[in-house]
Amino acid sequence: MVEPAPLPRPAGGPITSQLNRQVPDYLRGLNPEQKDAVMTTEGPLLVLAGAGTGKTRVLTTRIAHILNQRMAWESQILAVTFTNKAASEMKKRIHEFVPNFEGLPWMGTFHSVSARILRAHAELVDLKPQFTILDTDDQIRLIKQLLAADNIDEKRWPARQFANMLDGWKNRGWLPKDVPASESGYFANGKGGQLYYDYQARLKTLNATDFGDLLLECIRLFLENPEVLAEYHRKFKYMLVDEYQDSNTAQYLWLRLLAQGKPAPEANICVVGDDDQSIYGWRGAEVDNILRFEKDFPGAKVIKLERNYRSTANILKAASTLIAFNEDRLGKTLHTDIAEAGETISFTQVYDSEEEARTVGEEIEQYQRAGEPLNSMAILVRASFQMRELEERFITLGLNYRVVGGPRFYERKEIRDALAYLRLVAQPADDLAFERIINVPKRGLGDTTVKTLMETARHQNVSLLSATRMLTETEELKPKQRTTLRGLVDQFDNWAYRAENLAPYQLVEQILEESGYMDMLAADKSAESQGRKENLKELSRSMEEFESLGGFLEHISLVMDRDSAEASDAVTIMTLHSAKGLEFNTVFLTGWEEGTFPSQRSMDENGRAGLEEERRLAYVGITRGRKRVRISAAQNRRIHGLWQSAMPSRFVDELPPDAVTVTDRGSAYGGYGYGGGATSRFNKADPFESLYETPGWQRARANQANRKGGGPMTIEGELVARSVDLGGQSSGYTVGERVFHLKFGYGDVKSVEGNKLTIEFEKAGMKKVLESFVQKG
DNA sequence: ACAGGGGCAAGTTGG
DNA sequence: TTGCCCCTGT
Repeated sequence: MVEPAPLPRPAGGPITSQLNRQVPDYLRGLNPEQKDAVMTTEGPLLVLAGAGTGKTRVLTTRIAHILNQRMAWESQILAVTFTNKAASEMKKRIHEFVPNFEGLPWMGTFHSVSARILRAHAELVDLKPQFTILDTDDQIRLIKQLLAADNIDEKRWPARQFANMLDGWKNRGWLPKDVPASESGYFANGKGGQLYYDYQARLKTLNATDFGDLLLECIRLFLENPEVLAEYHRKFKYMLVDEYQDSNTAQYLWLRLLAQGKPAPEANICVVGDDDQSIYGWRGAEVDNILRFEKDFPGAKVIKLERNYRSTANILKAASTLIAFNEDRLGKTLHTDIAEAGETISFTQVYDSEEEARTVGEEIEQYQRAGEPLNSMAILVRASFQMRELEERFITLGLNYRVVGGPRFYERKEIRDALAYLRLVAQPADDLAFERIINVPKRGLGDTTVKTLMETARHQNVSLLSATRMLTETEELKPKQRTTLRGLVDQFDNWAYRAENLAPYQLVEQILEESGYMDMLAADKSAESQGRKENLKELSRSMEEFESLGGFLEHISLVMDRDSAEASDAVTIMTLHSAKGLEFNTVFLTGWEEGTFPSQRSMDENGRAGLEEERRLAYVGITRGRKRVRISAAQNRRIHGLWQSAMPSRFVDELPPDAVTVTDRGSAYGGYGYGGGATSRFNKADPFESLYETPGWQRARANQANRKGGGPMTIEGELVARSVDLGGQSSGYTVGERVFHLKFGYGDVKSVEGNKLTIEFEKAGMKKVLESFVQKG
């Protein structure tokens, strides 16, 4: 991973010695716009910072400046980010300016700051201060219970779907009463709205919130208790927000409430963002928030950072030309002071995704031989299913790689199990944790037993653990189960007792041992069990710095990320989304095919807005590269196990021809070259009306008309070879159907044998082809 | 109570 | 293709 240039340390040592200097050291090396953004501390400020323009540096310097000039105490600054990673990066970099800096108490994610505020005033929103924060997994299990209780068919109305809807509502700042029937009515034939009420009621019973509630309940707290809000108005003198383009409506409301302590022209709020890098619309982010900042805060100053310190002129030109195809943007143009244009961007079309993986692998090795570290190279894909082929190829090559964004540490089963034990010790009312571990490891307590426990809990209106305690005193359960439960309850009492004096990391080790969890892993012969044991050790190690169990659980529910700064030299494979904010010398952008990127689904669901978000994703991808960007498209790709062909992405056509070099490896197989040029720009008035109207398809048609017979005979061999792994697939085509083939053009199906079709093509004559190579005509 | 097989769907991700 | 969920058989 490439570290940004280190910030200059203040030469004068402690802050006091720097007071009253005219130009503090930390301002040196900033360009005029950056300096302006740092020094404009009073009033609302919008910093539009393009990719690679030193956004983080401006934010951190600004905070350092405020502290240095003693404009505010640390506790009077509120700095919010979206990710823990961004927050810790900011803390680290401020520390470089201010050696005796002890950490800003109010610097963190929206969610962690909200949680902190909520714990201080929990009783005002019907919670107890030690409330649990549920993650997505808990949330879904809770919803499943509600669906079951309401006799809603979970197949027809999946819990996950409701969770997504719920998330969307909460992102928009809607409490149960605010959800319009037109939104909620759809789910489970009109029961959606009521489910939201029931869900919230369950959360209160569990003394829990989900992530969305951290913000929503905070907003409710402020609205219903003006004196509490006023307290924070007095408290925060300066507010800063990073990645403002990613904010959703709830976050927006939260911010406005906090920022409006003073009349708008005096609110010291600084938001930093880039509308061109807004790629989380599907998650509820509203680009509109950044677009209307000047209206929200009349008199706001706007500073654009357009000087890019990262990429070559060719890369910037490509990115700028591409993003200019978007209509919804504030409009910035990146430029650089570097005179050299650098390498041109390369675009390569290959036969299929396997060849793409092969080519990328070869090129990486080539650069590696030329002395480039693997750490400086990355492959960015649109969707994670594209990673597998790359990984397989790299394993074959023995090429060291690392995948970013796989299942995260805390999402692993064994970690979640261990956490469930700890949660139950800390909060005996945590029924979700109880359900998770009651029979893990296996104790012979099955559905029947759990059902009895749940019934008792509901009737007596107590937690599952209390219900268990009660049932060990009665004859309701079979003796075997009763004994087991008695033992379990005793264990939990014991652990809770020990939790008072024992360090959390010791407690977790003892729990895992005494519960039989370690024995279970030891007995497990599968390849994974060793890794699970190591993960649990890692968990215990990460707990060493925590003195109380409560403190650790708070941390884990909000952070739950393992920052694994792996030291070894490896190529990074990750999605475009997770690459935002990073940079690499060499970037490979694979899978630039219509349907894959831009994603068909995105366009179908969100039309032009969807397409524009995809384009911003392309922009993010290109601007990750410092020296070299290599784009590729495969003519054929296996999607969900079926081979499908596709045209190169329309985004390829939107790159400036003079900054791009085209290498067409696909041509040997009858592919077509890169059309390029202004003539093949796609029709902006109607960009997603039909896939077949895109320039790629137009070119393909023109090409197949010129080419007639298609490629050399090797294709046939290739096709036959492929039919092996497709054998037995039943055909989706019928005799007489009209189809379109990438190389042979239009034709009619003459016969069908499994997945092989005999087609009479208009231009190419009779051919046998696999159905996966044709499209319905 | 629990293991194994069949059916079905499949996106990007943060807290 | 894989992975998850449900159902069935022991």
